[in-house]
Parts: sequence; C-alpha cells; structure tokens
Amino acid sequence: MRPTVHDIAAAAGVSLATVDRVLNQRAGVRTVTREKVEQAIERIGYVRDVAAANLAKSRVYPFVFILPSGDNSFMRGLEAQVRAAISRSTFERTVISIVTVPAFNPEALVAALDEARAVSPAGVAVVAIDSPEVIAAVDRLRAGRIPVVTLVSDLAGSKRDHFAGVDNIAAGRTAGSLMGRFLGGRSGPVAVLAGSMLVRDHRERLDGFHAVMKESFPGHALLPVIEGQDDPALVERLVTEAFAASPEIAGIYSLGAGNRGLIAALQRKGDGSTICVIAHELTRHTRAALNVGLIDAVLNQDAGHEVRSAIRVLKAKADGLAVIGAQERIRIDIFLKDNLPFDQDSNQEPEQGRAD
Amino acid sequence: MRPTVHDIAAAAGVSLATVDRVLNQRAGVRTVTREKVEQAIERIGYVRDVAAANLAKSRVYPFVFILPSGDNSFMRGLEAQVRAAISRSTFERTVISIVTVPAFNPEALVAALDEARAVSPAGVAVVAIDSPEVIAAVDRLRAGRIPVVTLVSDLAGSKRDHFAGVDNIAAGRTAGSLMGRFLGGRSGPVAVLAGSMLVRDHRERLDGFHAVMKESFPGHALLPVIEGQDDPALVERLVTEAFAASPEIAGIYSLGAGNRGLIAALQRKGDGSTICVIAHELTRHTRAALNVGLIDAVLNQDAGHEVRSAIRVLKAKADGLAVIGAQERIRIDIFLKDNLPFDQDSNQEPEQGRAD
DNA sequence: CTGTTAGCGCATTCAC
DNA sequence: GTGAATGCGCTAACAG
Repeated sequence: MRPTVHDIAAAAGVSLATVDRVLNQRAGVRTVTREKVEQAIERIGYVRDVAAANLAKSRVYPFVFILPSGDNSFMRGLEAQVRAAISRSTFERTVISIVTVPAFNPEALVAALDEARAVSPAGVAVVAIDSPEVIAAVDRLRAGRIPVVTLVSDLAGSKRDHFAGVDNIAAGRTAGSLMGRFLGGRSGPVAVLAGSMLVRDHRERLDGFHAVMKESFPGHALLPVIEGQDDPALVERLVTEAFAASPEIAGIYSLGAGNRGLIAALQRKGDGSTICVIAHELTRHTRAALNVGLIDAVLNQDAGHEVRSAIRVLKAKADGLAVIGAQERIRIDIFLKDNLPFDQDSNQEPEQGRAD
Repeated sequence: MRPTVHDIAAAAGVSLATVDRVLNQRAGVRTVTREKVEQAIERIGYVRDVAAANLAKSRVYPFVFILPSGDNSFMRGLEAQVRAAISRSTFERTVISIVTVPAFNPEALVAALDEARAVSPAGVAVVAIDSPEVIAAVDRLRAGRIPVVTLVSDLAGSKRDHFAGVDNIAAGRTAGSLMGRFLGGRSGPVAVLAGSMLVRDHRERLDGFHAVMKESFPGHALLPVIEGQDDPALVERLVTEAFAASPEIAGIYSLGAGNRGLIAALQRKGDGSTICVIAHELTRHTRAALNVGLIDAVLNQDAGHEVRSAIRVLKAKADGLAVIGAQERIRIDIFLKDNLPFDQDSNQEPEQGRAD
C-alpha cells in the first residue's frame, strides 16, 4: 500500500494536523517539528493523492478564457471547443467562463485581463496580442499568483506560465518547404497573405516562410505581404487585385484567416487550381477547398487539443504539479486531401458525438 | 452544489446502500424500489463523482501491454512510452505489466493473450497480428469481460473495444500524394518496401499508396513490393539489389521498419539524395536521414499519444464511461526537416524531462 | 430485500 | 504550537 498522511504522522510522531501544515506549507509549526516531518515524508516516499485532496477541499477550478470575437472560423471553432470543455465541467471540477474581445485591439484585451484578475480565478487562458500593455496586464495577473496560459498566439517577454499553440516559425518553414517542392519546376512569384503583423503568430509564420523560400527556392520572387485583417471581404478584394497586378503568380501562402475571401478570388480567377495554395487552419471552408483541389495543403493546429491542454496545464500550475511535456506539445498538422479527418474533428465544431 | 448519493436517498426515501445498489446495478433490490431510485436520479440530475468512487474503492487498474520484441526502433520507443506510463502509475492508479513476444508470430501472441486472460486484468492493449487464431484469442478476453485495445495495428473482425493507431489507408494515400508531388516532373519507377503482409497496417498502407499512385500519378511504374521483414540487414540487401535491377528508380516508399538498412543502402548508392524517399516512424535513424536530406518526409504516429490514449480508453471501458473521441484520434504526423520536434519527442525515447 | 456504520486519503475547524 | 474530531462523496461490510 502506498503511504498516507497517517503513515507520516506515525513515522514522525506527530498528529495529522501537523503533517498537513507541513505538507501545505502553512505557518504554525516549529522548525524542528517541520524538519522531523519532512524527513519522514522523504524516508517513506510519500506522494499526495490529489484526487483525495480535491475531494476533501471540494475543490473547483474557476478559469477564464479570453478569445477574440468576430466571425473568424478558427476562433469560433476554438470557442466551440471551450464550450465542449464547459460541458465536461462537472467531471473535471472546472468552472469556465468565456470572455470575447474585439480582435487586434490591445486596449480591449487589457481591460478583459484586468477584469479577469478582479474575480481572482484559478487561471486565465488568453489569445494574446503582442503589445507592451498586454504584457503588463498578463504580468499583473502573474503578480497576483494567477496562472496564465497563452493560446494560439504567444506573448514573448511576458511571465505567462505556458504557451498552448504551435511553433509558428516551424509552421512557416514547413509551408515554405511544401510550396517549393509542390511548385517543382514551375516558375513565377509567390504571394503571402497575412492577417495582421500585430499578432506574433502571423509574424513568425511569415519569417519562417521567407527564410526557407530564400534559402532553398530562390528562383521564386516573393511579392509584398498582403494584410487582409482576417476579413474575407477585404481578402477577396486584395487577392483579386494581386492577380491583376501579377497574373503569373505561381503560389499563395495564406498564413492568417479570412480564407473564404481567398477561395472566392481563386474561384473567380477560374484557372485558380494551377496556383499552388497553402493555407492555415482546417475549417469547413478550407476543407471544402482542399477537397476540390483549390487548396493544396492546410497546416492546422488542433483547437480541441489546445483547449484541453490549456486546462490541464492551468490545473497543474494551480496545484504546483508537473505536466507531461509531450502531451502538451501542439503539433503542426499537415492535411492533404488524402488524410483529412472525419468532419467532426475539424476546428469548426466540438468533438461531441464522434463515433468512437 | 452538485447532487450526491445522499440527495438521491432523501429524494427517493431510501437508504444510501440501496442507492448504491441501484447505481452499481447490483442485485437485491425490488423493481419498484429500483424504479423509485432511478427516477430520483433522473429528476435531480445526479452524476457520479468518479474520483470519490475510486477513492472509496481504492481502485487500481491492472493492465497488460503486449508488444513485439526485437530491435525495431519504433516498437522499442513504444515500450519506452509504456515504461513512462508505468512511472506515472501511482498518480494514475494503474498497475501495468509489459509482455513481449516475437514479431510476426501469431502462436506466440495467442499464448500471451491467453496468459493475460489468466490474471484477469482490467484491460489489455496489444499490437495485433492479423490472423484467425489471434482474433479468437482476443474474443476470448472480451468474452471474459476484459476490455481490449489494439495498438498500432488493428484486428478487424475481432471484438476489440478500440483501436489506438492511425488510419493506415489514409497514411498510404498521403505518402502517395506526397511522392507524386515531390517527384514533380521527374520520371522513373517507384519502389515500395514493406515489412510483412501479415500485419494489417502494412497491407493497408500499401493499398492506399498504390491507389493514389495509379489514380493521380500513372506516369510512374510501381515495382513489386520488397518484403524486408522489418530487418535492417535484409532490407539493406534487398534494396541494394533493387537499385542494381532498376537503376532509374525515382522514389521509394518505406512503409514498414528496418529503415537503418534502407538508409545504409541509400548512402552506399552515393547519389541517393536524388531519389525521393518517404518513410514511416520518426526514430533517431529516420530523423538523422531527414536532416541530411536522404529522406524527404517521414509519416509518424505518436507512440506516446497511443499509449496514453490506450490507457484512457481502457480505464473508461473498465468503468463503462465515455471517452472524448477527438482526443483519442491518433494523427498521421507528417515531418519534413522543417517541422521536426525536439529530440525528446521522437518515438525513440520517453517524454520525460522535456523542457515544457 | 433494506438500512447502519465505518472507512478511502486528505483538509479543516476547534479545542488544548 | 499542536492534536482530536468531523466531513468531502462514495463503497462495502455487516446487521436486521
């Protein structure tokens, strides 16, 4: 049998209450007594039963998720995954609230972070915007001993506990590598379509992509970045203009959102399927385009995995426990039309009701 | 507050023991009483606290993992992941034993399955071999109400509860798609290197690959399948012979193991890097070859994920609970040299000690 | 057939 | 400073 608090108490010759005080680093124990207990713990190899502790405490974990609002399919899919987690709350002892704020708006995000702090939750998960004020707001949370996990887009320079998202430089490099190889012998310039250079994930993808294209496929000119603000209508207009300006475009890397607009522009062009297109995030739009050959590859991050991982990490941080590193690494999924998962698994919808 | 057994008892006007009998479907309750309790459960929306139940039962889950022996890097990585799970046993309330049996040997596997049944564990995970005797042995376990999860290679036609592995037809198709595109304009036949047609995963990969090559890239002839028995020495010899017989080979799809032999043959050929090579499973050998350009892409299944998933599913089946479908879907990871994860995450080694 | 009671491992009053 | 007693939600003897 695995040792319990009773065993520690017996071994150290003290009572349960004293053992508990030492275990939970509470005051009111003489140093000698404390050391006696600590040695006993060490000696008999005690490890706390978290489940029993949580039961005794009737512990629940109040978490706040802060996401961008708007009709970005990926973000709505992310929100659906948070709702799926909410439906599991009873089992997972969580109480999750969702706060949405306008995209690409640092002030709104700071306000949301400060409001979250006011309710002192057990943890906060946030899709970050890279700005000094946001960093400061995150650090205020951490100063209040509230664990913070960044979701999808990281916040370098902040004191966030963890980042639940992909390595976006590697994602950009991967896109570059696929683009170069898929183009094969074909010539022609390559266009890059981004949302906003305000968010770190977009900047990093761009850097990775440019690096590989210049290193390994210098034959293809890189057109100036098109910033579509993740807005389908704007994207469609800008891409159509780009086609007019450079009819010989051989490839497009869409590293942000608003792919509905891109797909519409490609369809309008008619011969769009000869252009090599690589996009991010599997939504119902990109999935359909992949299936008909308008898009050649989709790089994806699994929103469900990100949400579940964020919750696991926040719990662990709240309890001061370790996490299984590999389990929390978010992969860069590469989808061709040949390895598309069943529809239920796309970021579009929660994974409820999947066959098995 | 969430309702408890006490609330049910009060609402139904019975005692705790009766409630417990109904909840755990034990005999010795009059039908009227049972119905009264069931209605109360329904009415107040009771959901059992699994953690508390496990605490009261001091429940542990004895599991048996049956893996092939031999020096197959992927399988040894899988075993390392099981050992990593064993190191978490205290926290996860598991008691896991590992049994290894010679690869591609149905009789040995049947014997191992029957021995496992003799100790009546809470669940069995097995890397299956596709044969009627093995199916029968698995079904004997199921007949004894022991949950069974197949790992890596499935066992169609059996009553196994779940398969923790990738969709191997999709994997083969994906390999075909990448092969065709990476070859671009280049001509020349394509060779396929397999381990054994005895295991289902190899057969399925082959089918998927052939299908796509014939549909979409009919310009490339497909050479007869080379069966290397996952043995590096044999693989090296057979591949070298294939190079001699067909010097104009443009691509190789290695869908099994023994890639050390393939890599050695490619190195010996010298101009090997002009051949497009797609292999399975990220091990230290394939990782190194990917980095130097001898291999162009590696399709991978995350052994750590498979093991953790198998354990989660076995637990859920043992308790009659539901699983989160999407969390248990094993992805086909596609690795180029640009999106290689850090070394700790390769299938070669357990994920202990990863930075974060 | 049904109810009473005593734990599972831990946290937390409230006395001493 | 320290200890004894009670309860978290559930299960399992053991009575009745």
